[in-house]
Amino acid sequence: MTNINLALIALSDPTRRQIFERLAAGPSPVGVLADGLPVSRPAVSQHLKVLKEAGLVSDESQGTRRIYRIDPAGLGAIRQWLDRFWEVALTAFQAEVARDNERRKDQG
Amino acid sequence: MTNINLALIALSDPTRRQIFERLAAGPSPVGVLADGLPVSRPAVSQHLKVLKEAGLVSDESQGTRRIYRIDPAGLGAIRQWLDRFWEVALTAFQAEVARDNERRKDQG
DNA sequence: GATTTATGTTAGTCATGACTTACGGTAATT
DNA sequence: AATTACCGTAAGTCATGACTAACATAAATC
Repeated sequence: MTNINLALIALSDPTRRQIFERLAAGPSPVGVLADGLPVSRPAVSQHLKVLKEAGLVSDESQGTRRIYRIDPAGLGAIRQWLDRFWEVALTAFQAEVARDNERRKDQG
Repeated sequence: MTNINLALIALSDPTRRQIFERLAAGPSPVGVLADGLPVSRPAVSQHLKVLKEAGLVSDESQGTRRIYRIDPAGLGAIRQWLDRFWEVALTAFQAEVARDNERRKDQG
């Protein structure tokens, strides 16, 4: 299940977002991700766990290494949530403008 | 300045997201928002401050009351960031597939 | 002008989470 | 089979933040 709550929490951390952006450029094992990041390898592992539980990444065992890659489904879920939100906010804004015009018309 | 970092942090909190969704339905003063939420009014004020600094809402004084509404600019910034991200991840995925095909062709 | 209404701010508490070190487990290598 | 490479987990520390209660401020009302 792709939870919007978990996804937003996952992306709110800068380090985790950095990992996610790295994976956007292509799949990678944990150690490679840890090099080039200012945190330890276990920290990266913990971040990847959060990203995985949020449905944003998937993993695959490959010998001793574990390859992580972006899960498009999770990213798509956030986009969908955001789009629906955008639509609601826009229609509410338009309704508000219409109400405002009506009020001014009544007052002359 | 609409900072993606601040925006994502702002939306990662469930209570704050609830406030934001309420405002998506239309502008509202602080007290009205606080009723119908399980937290105190000062808590709502603090959340609104975070949302405002993230560029997600704007406020307007109206007598003793302060009306908050959604700032479309902030929401649009997140959408833009997400779309660009989506594009990068997709092209990287396609490139990976192409590399994989090439590898299989070489091996016969 | 005193009171009421509506809100922002401050101080303090408590829970959460990001991090490191140490350890355990599994697969490849020699 | 011993060693090495790679990774996840556990425990513990420390900073951050969400929350409440108390106080301060500004506008409307009486």
